[in-house]
Amino acid sequence: MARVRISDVAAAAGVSTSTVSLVLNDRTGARISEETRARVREAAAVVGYTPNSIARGLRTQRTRTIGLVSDVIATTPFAGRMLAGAQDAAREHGHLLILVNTDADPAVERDAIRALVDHQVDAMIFATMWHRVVETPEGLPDRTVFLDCRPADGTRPAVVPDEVAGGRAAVRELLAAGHRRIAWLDIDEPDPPVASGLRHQAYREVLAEAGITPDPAWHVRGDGTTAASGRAATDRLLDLPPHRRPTAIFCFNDRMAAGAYVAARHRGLEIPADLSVVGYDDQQLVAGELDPPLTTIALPHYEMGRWAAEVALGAREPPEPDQPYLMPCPIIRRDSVSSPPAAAPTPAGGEPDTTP
Amino acid sequence: MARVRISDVAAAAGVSTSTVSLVLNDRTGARISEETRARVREAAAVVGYTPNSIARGLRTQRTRTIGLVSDVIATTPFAGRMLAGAQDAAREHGHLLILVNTDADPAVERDAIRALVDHQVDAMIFATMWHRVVETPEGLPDRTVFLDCRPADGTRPAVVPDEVAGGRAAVRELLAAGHRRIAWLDIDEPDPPVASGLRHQAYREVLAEAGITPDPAWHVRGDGTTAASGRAATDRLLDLPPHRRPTAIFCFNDRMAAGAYVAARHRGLEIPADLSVVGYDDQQLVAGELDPPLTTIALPHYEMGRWAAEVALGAREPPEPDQPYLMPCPIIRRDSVSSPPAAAPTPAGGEPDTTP
DNA sequence: CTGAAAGCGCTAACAC
DNA sequence: GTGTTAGCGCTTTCAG
Repeated sequence: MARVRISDVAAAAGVSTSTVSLVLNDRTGARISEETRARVREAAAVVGYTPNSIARGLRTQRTRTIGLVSDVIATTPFAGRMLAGAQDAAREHGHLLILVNTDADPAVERDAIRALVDHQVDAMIFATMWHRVVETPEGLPDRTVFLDCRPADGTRPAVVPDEVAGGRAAVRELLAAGHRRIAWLDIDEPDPPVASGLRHQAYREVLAEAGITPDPAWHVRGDGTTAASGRAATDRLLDLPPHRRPTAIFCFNDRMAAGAYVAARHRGLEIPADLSVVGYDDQQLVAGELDPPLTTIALPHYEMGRWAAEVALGAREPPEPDQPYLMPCPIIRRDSVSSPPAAAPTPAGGEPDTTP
Repeated sequence: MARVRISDVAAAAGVSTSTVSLVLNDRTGARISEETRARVREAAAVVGYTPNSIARGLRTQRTRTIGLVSDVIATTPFAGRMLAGAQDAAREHGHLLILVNTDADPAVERDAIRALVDHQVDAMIFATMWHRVVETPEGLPDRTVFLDCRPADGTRPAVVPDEVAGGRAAVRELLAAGHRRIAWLDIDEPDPPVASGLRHQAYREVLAEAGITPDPAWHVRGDGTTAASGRAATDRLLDLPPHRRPTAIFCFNDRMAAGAYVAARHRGLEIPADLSVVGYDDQQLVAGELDPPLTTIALPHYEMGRWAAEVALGAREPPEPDQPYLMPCPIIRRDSVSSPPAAAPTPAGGEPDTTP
């Protein structure tokens, strides 16, 4: 059974193909009698006609597709949520999403961009798995938006998580619970992700606003990919003499927070009674399954994916052309934060102190 | 800067567009002199010509795209790996992957299939997130392959995990370590996934081959989505009187295995010394992070995605047309299996017993 | 109010 | 060996 073409509909309705096209595309301007309109629609339904997008695309120069090239689409659930957001928005606007993941191979990336351009995608999204600054690749069409990364030359719309606001919310949560000695369990990489610097900045700012000068020993690091590294770093924190030992830890990610749990448990410390912990990422499998469930900051991947697709399709204006849009990272309150233990009382009174 | 067309190359090389087409598509048959070939290629490179895929698609009726419709692409890392496999295979064959996820909404699914057909995809992959049997949706092209699901009317190629072989490997691992009292921590759902029945079958068969009749009390269930449910089910197992209490558990998934760890720990039981555990799924965040790391059976999502794309593109023959291809589930050996505790010795001798 | 005709950019018969 | 021509299926002036 061959595909049914517009000429089949025309024949069935006893009109020309142009009339069919006009009717089916609801072109006002061309006044077609209500009667023929009905006849055409009926005929189209009867023969089961749907337009060939390729032919239409060739004619109109719009394909109703949007290309998404990303470095690593697999492995992490985050990627999936960005995709889902972009894909949902695309669908709502009658567009299809063409996906390429490049494994960060520049040759593959170049080919992918070219293939997508050759396929006449109406817009493009350039995504990375981790928030970072990228060189703008060659050949990207004007209608490109950057997702979870920022082009070094800020010429195109971009959306990234608002790491600073997220970090502030995390530290404030701890402060509000009464903690004064708050550690920052950072990620340790030769080329630290931009999230690290931004969250650290948030940490320092919020503590400063509370009149706290953090003890340098409170800044520890783990490799970020294993809970074990978080455990080791936490051990270093808990080895501090009592008056310097933190009562709360803000962790770069949930996996290292899981390690903090292990370290605490091995010393007979209860979370949150003896040690409060806040993570980052809201990785369901980790944060939700920890005992007690982890309070953490969520990365807004779905929302960012949506935003990118909507901007790419012109359905939403990027607020500031040169600045990346900062998507809020909501705090997810669970059960890993409480007031500090009585054994390590906070200084009396509501006034900030300046103890290092 | 407008796109460069084939006529631009033709003009630059001083030949006709057909010659350019012939050369660039390496059409043998038409004998073009080596000299003009070189001139054409040179001209194409100079003006930076790449063919417009839409125009070519209209003419050739092949778009070099493959459509992938799936119920839930997001949330789980598994989905990502299927996608990655399909996408890698597509790319290797010069094809682009067009992705739609339907959230299992039949209306969306119908629209998606139609949109993909209208876009003239060369082939289609119909994927589900969990191994299941599906009604064949309307409108799927002949070149469709089912991924991680089996059409009720087995008319098209399909690939699913070899759950039975995976289950057998899991139980054999435990048997080989010397266990005789092996529990099956099943998933409890109104409409149990096909994996449940298949793995249970494997469990019974392997035990039967070893001459073991499982105690009905060894078959427990949890909701499958939380570690807590695994913990509760394991508690029921550990509450059994010593001579009936299992020394090993085969868990439907890694998350419930994590719950088994919790249950054991709360009774002061060491894993694997006091209780051996094998999971299923090889969910990195869970299996790899548990203490000790969990021995489990991996779901071959990447490989299945690859297989589906290769079959869809005709690059690989589906072995049996009416049977789904069973993709092996490799066992991932980590540290959660050892011989049973001396306190609960296995019956002496190598002979199987038949104690219920 | 509707139909005829042109053309999107390419490939593939068929001439020359 | 290479150029001419005719569409692929659709939309869109422009006539009538």
